[in-house]
Amino acid sequence: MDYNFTEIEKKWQEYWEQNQIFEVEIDNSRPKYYVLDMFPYPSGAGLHVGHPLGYIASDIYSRYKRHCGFNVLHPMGFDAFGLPAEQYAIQTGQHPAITTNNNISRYRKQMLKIGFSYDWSREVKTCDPKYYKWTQWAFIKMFKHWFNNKTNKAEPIDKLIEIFEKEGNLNVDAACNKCRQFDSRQWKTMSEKQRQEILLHYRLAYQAETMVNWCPELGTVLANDEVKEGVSLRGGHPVFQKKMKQWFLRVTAYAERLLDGLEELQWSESLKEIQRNWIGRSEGASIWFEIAPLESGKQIDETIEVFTTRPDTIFGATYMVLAPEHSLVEKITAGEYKNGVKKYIEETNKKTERERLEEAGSITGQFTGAYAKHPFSGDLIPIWISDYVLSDYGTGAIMAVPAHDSRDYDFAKHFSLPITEVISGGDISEGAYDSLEGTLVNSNFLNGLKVVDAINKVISELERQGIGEKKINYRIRDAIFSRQRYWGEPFPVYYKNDIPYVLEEDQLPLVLPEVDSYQPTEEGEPPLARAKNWKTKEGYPLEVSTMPGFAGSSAYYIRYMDPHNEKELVSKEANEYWRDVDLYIGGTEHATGHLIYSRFWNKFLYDTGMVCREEPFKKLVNQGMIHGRSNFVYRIKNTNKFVSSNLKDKYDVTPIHVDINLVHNDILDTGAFRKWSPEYRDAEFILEEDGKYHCGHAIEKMSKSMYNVVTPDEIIEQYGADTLRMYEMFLGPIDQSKPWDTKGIEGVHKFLKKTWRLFHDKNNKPNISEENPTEEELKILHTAIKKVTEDIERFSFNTSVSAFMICVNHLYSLKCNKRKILEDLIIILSPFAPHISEELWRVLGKKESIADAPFPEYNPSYLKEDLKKYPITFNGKVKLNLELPAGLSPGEIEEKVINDENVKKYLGEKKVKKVIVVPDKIVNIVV
RNA sequence: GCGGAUGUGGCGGAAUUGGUAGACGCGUCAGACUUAGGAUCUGAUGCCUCACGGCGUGGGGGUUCGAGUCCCUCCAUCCGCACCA
Repeated sequence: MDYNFTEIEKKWQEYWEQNQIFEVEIDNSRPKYYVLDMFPYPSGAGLHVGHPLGYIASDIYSRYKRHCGFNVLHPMGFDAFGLPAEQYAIQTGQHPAITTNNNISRYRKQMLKIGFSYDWSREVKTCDPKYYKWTQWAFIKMFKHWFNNKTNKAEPIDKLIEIFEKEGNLNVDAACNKCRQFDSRQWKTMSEKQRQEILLHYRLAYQAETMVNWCPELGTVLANDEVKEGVSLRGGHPVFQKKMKQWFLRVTAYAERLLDGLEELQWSESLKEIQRNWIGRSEGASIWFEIAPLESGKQIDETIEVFTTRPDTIFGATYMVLAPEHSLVEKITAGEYKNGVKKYIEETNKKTERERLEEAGSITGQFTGAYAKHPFSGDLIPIWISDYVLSDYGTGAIMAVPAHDSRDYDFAKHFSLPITEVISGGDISEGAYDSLEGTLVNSNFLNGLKVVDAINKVISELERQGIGEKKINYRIRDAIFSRQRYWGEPFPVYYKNDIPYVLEEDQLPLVLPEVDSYQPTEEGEPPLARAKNWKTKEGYPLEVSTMPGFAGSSAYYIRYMDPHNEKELVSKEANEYWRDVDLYIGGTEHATGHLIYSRFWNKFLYDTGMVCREEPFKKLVNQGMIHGRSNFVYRIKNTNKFVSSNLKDKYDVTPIHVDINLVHNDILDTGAFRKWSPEYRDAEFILEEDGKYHCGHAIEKMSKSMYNVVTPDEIIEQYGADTLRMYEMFLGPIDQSKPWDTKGIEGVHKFLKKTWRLFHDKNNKPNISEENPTEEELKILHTAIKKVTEDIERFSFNTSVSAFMICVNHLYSLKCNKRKILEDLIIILSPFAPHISEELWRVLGKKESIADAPFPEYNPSYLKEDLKKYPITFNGKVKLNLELPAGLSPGEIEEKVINDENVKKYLGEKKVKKVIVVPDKIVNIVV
């Protein structure tokens, strides 16, 4: 074999490692560039060919930036805590650390073989106590901070205590849980426990009892982004709403900043849109409804707060609805309705999230027997409960305006509640009219106003009377931060008097203890409750929940800057040098989870002065998925006969996935198929005219069960890592999903072989000419330099691969082996195919790694042409081509074209109406 | 329902700003060299048509000398959100 990729790749991978070529240090003489991959969760199945797509792209970009003189930080690590390893531990009893470490070493081995330019000395593992020390540390910091809405940032809780001591919380505007008001005198008379309870309402990491997503199957609560369509993202288990005490991160405090911060980021519009949706900002008003004296005559002095985006329709509010979980429900329910309400709440609680979603649209509800007072008219409006009002959006209560909201309309029709039109323009006998077009009617002081004006007027009136205010509401919820699981970071929290306190920083890391089983205890406590001596030195019990998966991944990009620092998360020096991630590559699946949490986490660290950039990821590229290409055989039902794809319609068949390794170009190796599984040993085949069995195919997810998994390892063995890298890029645009089809790989492999042959003679001996290149050769080279440079800059790696092919094909046909051409060629190729480039670099006699060779700049003067080929079109249709000298004026071109013999021939009798000349491009003759 | 993306040969895709649609590669066909080919090399290859020529970028309409690219409209697929008040 001429091009012995196996030997070459091994050689240079060892060279890079031994010479620490890709280990980087702070170097103030060079500009930094930080390229980051979303670090993987190492699953048991290993990497398939789809996983490294983004890593290859980022590696190309990293190597390119390095050629351009940047000091490139390009690290890799592992998101190592998580459910799969723990589920496996529950099944087998094997400690999840063992599974995880095995998987990590397999992943690392697979990645090393692809030849990435990672600085492995900076590798982090989230399950390593040296690493999670800083996750726990950040939690403590959040616990010790609150969010001041006035300054719009996090501030130390000590400052808040000072304020409380001086003036209570009367003037404090904080992002906090509902909290009663108190003055300094009251604060001073409070017990330690009472004070701590109040402070918990303000902390950025806080504990609270609210409705959470409870997944019994996994035995844990889940964050909103871990639940999709009412089932857990991992495993697809049903999820219930349950009231529980849990840890939260006050992400909502940063809602506005998370939204505003998106503007400046170079992320795809769709990703930003997903985040905007998730944050879900809506403008409207808060309105406080008084509760009318109950039937019993009892007066409840609490008000029902509702949020509405349409305060203009307030005179159309004919009833109110509370979420069944609303805290006032019990208090206001009148005696005769108590049973009905109780029953309704029980039924709601029984439903899983999924059932609730599925039943959306079916109308259920229950009257409480209580009435609220309309804030302007004073009319009594009945208060209902219904699960169409969600407890965790807005205030969990609405004013229902059936005439102008379709859900309220349906509800009102169903329960025969009054419908009052307040915006003209619709027909409320037909349905709700929710348009913003129209004029206010039946609305007292709003009559005659347009909707927008009415909104403004009613808000100022609400504020004037002190019964409501302008309000911006967010859909985003605080992140549930505790999991009733074993394999995660322990909370640095202990309990005294049932009040949580955090450990001192010098007691970190709080190491995950050993347990005898990974199951919950018999009392339903999390696995950590099994740990012996799980308490502080003083004997206080430690928290038994652990942190969720996103905890460890929220600041890992910061840790890479200074991964071995035992004193700080990151030194000031390292942080100020590396600053932020310039390029972040990963999948869209993290759009609402990781990418929101890390932005939140980073903003918090920014507020406290611990990092210097407010947004962590300047530019983000989402790589598309690579799907598998499956093959099918068609078994005739109830037989062991298999019919070829094109004949299958004549029979009643069952398609069966067949291992793609038994199939070449969709032709089944029938012998191998018989050996594949005993049940097919006696299989018979109905072949096509060509005597072959043709398989069907489909593009599907790559998965073991579909027998369509292709691993990087098998590709590397057969073609080498450089071929794998180039082929992955060649498949198509990085951000699009595309199918993997191994058979196409020959093209890029041939290209690399051809490149090799440019440098070698027939006997595979290096053969480089010192002659000066011709103009033609320079033009070929510089066309490629220009194209590849531009393509890399805009992440169009597929087109740069074809540029290389064109260039090498050209040079090959000219038998060009001139040093002055090949040197530059091999540098621009090296980010894509680093091993062969490093090898051919030595063939050119170089002693140092190609990784530091300066990237060649293209010289426009080599691209100039003396003759330009002009397509001549008639009414826009190309009829012929003319070669004209470059640099002619449009007038001269027109003259030459009109007088050209061939053009005249085409014209014949037709008259020329107009000639359009686009210099260097085209000539259009209008006839 | 709302929001976003995508739609180009048999296949993956190219055409960066309105200027020769189908680059590059796979596959297919033909040929060369071969004992052989799932090796290598050369050539052809959008569709219809014997040809002249015509038709072609999801469908329909428009702007323009000229549209894959811009505008309107419809359709399909994928993704995100969804009883969000």
